[in-house]
Amino acid sequence: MSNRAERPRRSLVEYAYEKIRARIFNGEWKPGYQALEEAIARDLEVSRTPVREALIRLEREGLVEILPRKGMRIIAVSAADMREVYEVVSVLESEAAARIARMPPTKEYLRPLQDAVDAMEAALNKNDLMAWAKADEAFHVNLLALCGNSRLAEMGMTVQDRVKGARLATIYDRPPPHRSNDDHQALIRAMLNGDVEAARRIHTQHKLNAMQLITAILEEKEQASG
Amino acid sequence: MSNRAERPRRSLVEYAYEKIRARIFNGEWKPGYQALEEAIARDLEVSRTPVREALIRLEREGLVEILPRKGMRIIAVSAADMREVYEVVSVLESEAAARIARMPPTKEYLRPLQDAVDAMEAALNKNDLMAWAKADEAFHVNLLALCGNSRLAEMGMTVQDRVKGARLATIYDRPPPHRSNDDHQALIRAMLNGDVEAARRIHTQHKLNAMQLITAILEEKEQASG
DNA sequence: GATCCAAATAACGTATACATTATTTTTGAG
DNA sequence: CTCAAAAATAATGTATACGTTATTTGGATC
Repeated sequence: MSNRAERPRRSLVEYAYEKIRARIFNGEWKPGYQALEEAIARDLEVSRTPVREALIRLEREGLVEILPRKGMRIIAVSAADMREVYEVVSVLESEAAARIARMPPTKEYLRPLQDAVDAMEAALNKNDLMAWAKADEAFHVNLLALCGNSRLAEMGMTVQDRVKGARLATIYDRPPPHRSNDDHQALIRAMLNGDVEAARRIHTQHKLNAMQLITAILEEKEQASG
Repeated sequence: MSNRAERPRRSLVEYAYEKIRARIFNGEWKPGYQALEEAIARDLEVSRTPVREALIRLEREGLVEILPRKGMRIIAVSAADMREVYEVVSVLESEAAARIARMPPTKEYLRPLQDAVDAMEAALNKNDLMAWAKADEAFHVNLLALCGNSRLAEMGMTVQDRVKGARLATIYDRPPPHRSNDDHQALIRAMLNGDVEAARRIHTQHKLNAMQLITAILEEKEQASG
């Protein structure tokens, strides 16, 4: 009756990888959480081998660090780290936005983005911040997915993951993101109009605003805790 | 008297990782080259374990692919791939250039870049294309290293590696890169002047030119061979 | 009670053994 | 001779065993 029985064909490495990843993103393993390879292996009911291989992948994605003899630790994102990572996300996504504007796309092509914006709007009206965060992530993931450059998209998503945890952790400390949704709508309009520079500018500024909000909160928390 | 004796403290994973990486970049293992885990392990005189762990890292860097039951294969970069990857390199490095211009830096701070440009100039005068390529790489690596954002730098370097092989492979088919050196010099000037937009523009255009030259050659070769 | 050294422990890094499964080869019927 | 099915093979994916080494513990000395 173990959970592992539910997994039919995937390799145990994939299983371990996804399981650990899920624990990080659902908050079960918070930044700073530390565990030994063997403990994780027991926990997931596999041997150390697939756990190690999964951890190597996660380490290269910047989600965990491997400490010799101390096990693995979930990476904590400081305010300073956040600034760095956000700049990378920003430059990659802004390029994606510019690429899309350059097509330029049809309304239908941008449907996933408009859907995400509508979902955000609805979530805001219901004061459901978790639903908003989910839709916001969908917007930015789709922006990358639609940009037409698969390497850019993949890299952008990997970097997004690095700040996902911190974004979720600060969501209730931020003011309701009404302004943010105006940005999204303006970005869609710029892309539809084929205005490459406006698309790039709007998105860059949008990310900059988000970054400043979040790093301010992180800095406050850093002050408070030590 | 095995080579492994020369390696004092590093782990065997690191050893395998660097050895495989070196084989890729020195051309010993060309794109398309395929080898079984066990063959590599025998070759490097280690067991399969460290080889597997090294291959996982290399796979995530986009240098090799792991084919179930077929072993590992060195990734071949098509002209289309090259366009995608170059766009990512370009956007990351252009941001680095913009960041540096924003400081703005002293002449001394940009010394490594000026040195690289001088080395390229000297190499061109001696018609030593390999020396030129080395100095060119040093220029772009240093541009990232000096930008002040370590995540941006690290990511940029990883992506550079993906096209390094193809750049080396086409070096003798390209016209002597005199124009390229003018670009480098102009970029340094723009950064010293704190002209953020000029720095970004010059570098983006520089990369675009390089990309077009190289993809044209790759396309020719693709036509010729299949 | 503090400090230093040695022994014990624990965790990892690596090697090896084993189970699983895709592929290839062989065999036999038609 | 061709084709299909079964057996053999080969390579991987995973588990386990083992040696090394950092860390911890315990004890003796000051």
